[in-house]
Amino acid sequence: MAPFRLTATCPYTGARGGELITPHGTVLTPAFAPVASAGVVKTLSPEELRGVGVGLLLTNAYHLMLRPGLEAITALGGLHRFMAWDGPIVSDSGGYQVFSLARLVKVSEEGVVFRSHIDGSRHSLSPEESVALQEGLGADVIMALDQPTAYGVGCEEADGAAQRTARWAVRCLQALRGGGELWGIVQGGTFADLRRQSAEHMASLGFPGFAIGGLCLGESREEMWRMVEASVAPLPPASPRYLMGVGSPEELVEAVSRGVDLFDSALPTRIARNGSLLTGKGRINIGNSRFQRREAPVEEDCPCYTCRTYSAAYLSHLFRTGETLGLRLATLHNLTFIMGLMARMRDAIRQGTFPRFREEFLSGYRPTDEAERLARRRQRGREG
RNA sequence: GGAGGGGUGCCGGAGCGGUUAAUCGGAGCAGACUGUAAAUCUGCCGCCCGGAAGGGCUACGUAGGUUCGAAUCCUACCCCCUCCA
Repeated sequence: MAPFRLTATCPYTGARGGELITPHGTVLTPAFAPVASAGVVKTLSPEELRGVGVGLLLTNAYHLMLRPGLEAITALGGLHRFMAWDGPIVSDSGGYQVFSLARLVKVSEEGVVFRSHIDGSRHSLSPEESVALQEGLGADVIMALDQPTAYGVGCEEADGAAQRTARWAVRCLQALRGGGELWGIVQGGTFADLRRQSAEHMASLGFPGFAIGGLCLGESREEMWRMVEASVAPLPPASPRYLMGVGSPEELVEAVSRGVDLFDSALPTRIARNGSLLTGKGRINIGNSRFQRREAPVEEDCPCYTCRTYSAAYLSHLFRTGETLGLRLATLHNLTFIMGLMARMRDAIRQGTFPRFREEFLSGYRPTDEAERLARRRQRGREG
């Protein structure tokens, strides 16, 4: 079994290049997996995903358990066949829903009891059940059930969740039937020492890969990077590191330079559906009036179908009129942007130019940051 | 010609004596979105000054009137709709 192979490292940053080898193909890292919780990247077909360079998808055990259910998927030939995606799939354990659906969830040592967000029915998800479910789906990489904590919880609560995650991790390993690829998840809230402990513990359990969870939930960027650094440090260098739920373009670059190999995030696809488009200079809201008469594409040199074919004005029009084509075109564009960014990072790492790439990208990319903008305006006001 | 009903902010449409610059939609203008309960959510949305708090001005077809006070009551006029002739 050679699930992960390091192929390049950056001497000045922590960035690495590698290959994640799965039964459904090899993924070059650093890699980004679009989120397909319900077995779809919303609005796109597998063919379109391939077309924009997607090689890996993230699905979700909790969502697929509720609909259509494991029995249905098994009867229909497994998840890959069901969703007509023949590439690698990572499946999430449902741990994130412990956080995002907290109101409907009761967590105990045994596991998690959910009230379905769809119809209120009760479902349980223990570490063992989660592993069985994910193995049953046929995902290439499956995640241990974990317990993320909301941003702002105290040390004690974060510690409790991290330790429970650790105990669940052991149970997940023991529940593994097919000897598939099961990765552990580092928790520890916003406490560096807890993060280190959690990572050390996960490393000691011998997982073939490691995820860093529970971040990007409201903490500042500085705080988040401290946590990523604390989480990464104790992990075995030869194993893949997966920063769950991240992220935005600038975050991907920052995280890669800290040694992260794999990402997933709903951000690019979700903001696309809400009319936010990623460009090399930052995000834009395509519905803004300034695009109504713009004949140029969203981004001049973008290779995506949307930019090759349509004006920004047309895309703006589709959003203003609520036409569904707009959702698809925007999603295609954003994923093209992200996949292109990952490819550029891989190239730069291999060619030894990653630090320069990082600087150039970050200096040219202006993330929309409301707080920052407000501060800037206040500053200007004071000066004026 | 007769009998009813109605004219409210960009549009639709509440309100029917004071707590109303006027509920609520839509449109418009901006913002957010990160292991997706999201094609969602939030803010602004008469004019002027202000960063804001707040202040000033103009407003419910038109013109008068009643009243301490009117989008709300009365009168006349102008428009619109329905029915009858």
